[in-house]
Amino acid sequence: VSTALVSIVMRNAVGASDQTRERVKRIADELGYRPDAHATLLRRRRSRLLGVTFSVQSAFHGDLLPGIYAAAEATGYEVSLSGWTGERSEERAIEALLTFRCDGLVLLGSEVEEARLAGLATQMPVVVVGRRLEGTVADTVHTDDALGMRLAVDHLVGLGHRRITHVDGGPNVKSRDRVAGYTAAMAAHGLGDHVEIVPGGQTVEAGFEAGGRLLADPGVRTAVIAFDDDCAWGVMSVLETSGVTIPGDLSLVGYDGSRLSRLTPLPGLTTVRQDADALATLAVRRAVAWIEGGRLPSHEIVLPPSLIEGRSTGPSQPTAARRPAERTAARPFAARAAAGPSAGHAGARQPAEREPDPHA
Amino acid sequence: VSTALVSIVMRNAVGASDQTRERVKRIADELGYRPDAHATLLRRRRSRLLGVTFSVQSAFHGDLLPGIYAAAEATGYEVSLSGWTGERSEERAIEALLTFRCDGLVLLGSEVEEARLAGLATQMPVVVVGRRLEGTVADTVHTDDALGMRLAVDHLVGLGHRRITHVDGGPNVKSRDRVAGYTAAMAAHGLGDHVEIVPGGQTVEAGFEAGGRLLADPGVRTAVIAFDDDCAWGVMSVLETSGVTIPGDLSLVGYDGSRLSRLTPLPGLTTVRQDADALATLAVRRAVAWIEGGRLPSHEIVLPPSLIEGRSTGPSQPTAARRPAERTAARPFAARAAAGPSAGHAGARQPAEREPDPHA
DNA sequence: TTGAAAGCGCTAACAC
DNA sequence: GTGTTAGCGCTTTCAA
Repeated sequence: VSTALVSIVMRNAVGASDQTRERVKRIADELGYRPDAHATLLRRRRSRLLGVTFSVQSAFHGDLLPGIYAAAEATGYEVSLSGWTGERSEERAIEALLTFRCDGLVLLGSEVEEARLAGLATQMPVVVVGRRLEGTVADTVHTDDALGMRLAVDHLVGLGHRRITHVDGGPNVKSRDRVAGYTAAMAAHGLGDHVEIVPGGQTVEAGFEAGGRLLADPGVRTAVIAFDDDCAWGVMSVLETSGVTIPGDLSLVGYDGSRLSRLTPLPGLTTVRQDADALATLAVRRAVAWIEGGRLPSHEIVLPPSLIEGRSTGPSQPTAARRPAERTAARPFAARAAAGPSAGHAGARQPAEREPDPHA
Repeated sequence: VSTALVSIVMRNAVGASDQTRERVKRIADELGYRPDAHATLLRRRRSRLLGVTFSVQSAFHGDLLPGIYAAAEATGYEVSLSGWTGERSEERAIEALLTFRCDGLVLLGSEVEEARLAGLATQMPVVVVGRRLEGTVADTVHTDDALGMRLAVDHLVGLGHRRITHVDGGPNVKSRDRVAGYTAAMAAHGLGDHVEIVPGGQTVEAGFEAGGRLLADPGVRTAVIAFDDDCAWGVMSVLETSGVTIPGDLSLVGYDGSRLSRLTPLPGLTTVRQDADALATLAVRRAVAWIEGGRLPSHEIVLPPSLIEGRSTGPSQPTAARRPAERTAARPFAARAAAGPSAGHAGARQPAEREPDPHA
């Protein structure tokens, strides 16, 4: 029995009788034989390998990966994961993938410069997830951040808020987009004069610092929209620790709708949700289509976000907040939520998704 | 200039003059040449590749990965990541790694049977992280769960609690160990009669269900130790949503001390912390040592956990809890914490780590 | 210090 | 339906 025949059998390719097929498989099993992926990948023209970079700390990327794996399997591709951390840069994660001769790259939440993306895209298909690109150097699948911020602002305005501050995500494209969306949405409500942007970031730690800035200049704001859920958590924790109650004294909105924020009623953050499964699936399909049939004419897929109402936002009621005995905030965090939506909860709200009943 | 010489230069091996070394590197850069990892790995006897499996959804695994990458780099190994999800089984993640001819395997939070581990270990070094093994089929690096549960029980007993319930982690070794640790710690305090174990799990969803069970039979318990942080969050959310205040009506302790629970004062979960960096570093060092010098005589490394006091635990005061006007729980979740430790906070507590001051 | 040549385990083209 | 052969891009002797 020749190696070529074994190869045919192991790949389930045509050209072997059912009889030998069975025999080869049986013997391979006995011997614990397993094809060497490196040899296979070295020999094959196409590696059928999809390189995927992600941030190991990001809850949202954790939400994306199941969809990535599922979509890759559905299209017959293997996934080669490369994570970036505080110490291991995204560039390093990408380099590692390049040496593995992936057929294409899917970069989750990439912060790499477009010039670099352009360079990569000359070598192989590149799809960025969760970020808009200025040019068309690579494909991108992301959420409509202008709409997302619009949903957040609409929600707050519907609750009676006018002094709405935005804690941004630092100096990068994604943050700039959300800042622009926030500014536009404020202007649309005639609140252009109340626009206030406080430097933030994309981590809980950055949220801590931003919370400190908010405390240092309390101002007249009644609501805050944070860059993302992590940042919102940091802000929330600093404020509540300092006696500012949420949503009693201040309403707070996050962004991402990561699994944790969706599933955990306790933080119950009101957040702009991105559809992780859809983003992941579309990104993989895009990459595979580009690999197999060349690049498609459209280079951008934009998905609509949705607002998830949590318990971190409530009606703007500066007067009530002065009467400790009755103020909403005088009740425990979660108990407030159990009481259901308060009065004044009828603004320009979007149909929001509901958390599943844990007892259902 | 021959391929052999290029190989020498690219690997920084000895046997080339500084002059050609520089020249080759320059030209390689110009051409964008990059050695093919598959060809390299195919040819080399040792792949210097460490296969690592992890659960993409686990916050704790996200905490382990930076340490894995750092330790691998320090020892000159590449990391090949393979994630498991709800749809992609751990076995499948392992299979993928096997085809890549890794020199060794590091399995984070593995739930694979020991028989399977034994099979793997005959082929290559295998180190399991975060789980005790019955036998010595593979090496393991994990936290002392008996001590961890002991810390949790001691902490609660020190606060005056006696009716302490444990929500377990489902039918697996890790859960059984913690149940045993809990039972032993209770017995050590003469509270053997108050042992109560409620079925739980290792996800927020499982915590939801366990919370429902606790509500269905409120009993006389004043404290709960959950299997892990995720489970604790689920329990906490269901209870607080139903009007049970934490820690006013019930104290709650988690397990893992994942980054999120450490950094976010808001959930402020009291938890048994595992040292993620140490676990990761030791696991990689172990695997590398085994790969390069054969298996070491000791097969188990056990690290001590530490208790992190959050705001989900407080003194047992059933009387105070009946007076809504003054009860601790009548103040917002985080505001309680800002007031500092309450009276009665002087039990058999361990020296606990402190959260860093976000304003520092 | 450099080059020639063999071969890692596989796939693909071809001959039988 | 099966075996033979060449070669993927590299590392590794071994000679020059």
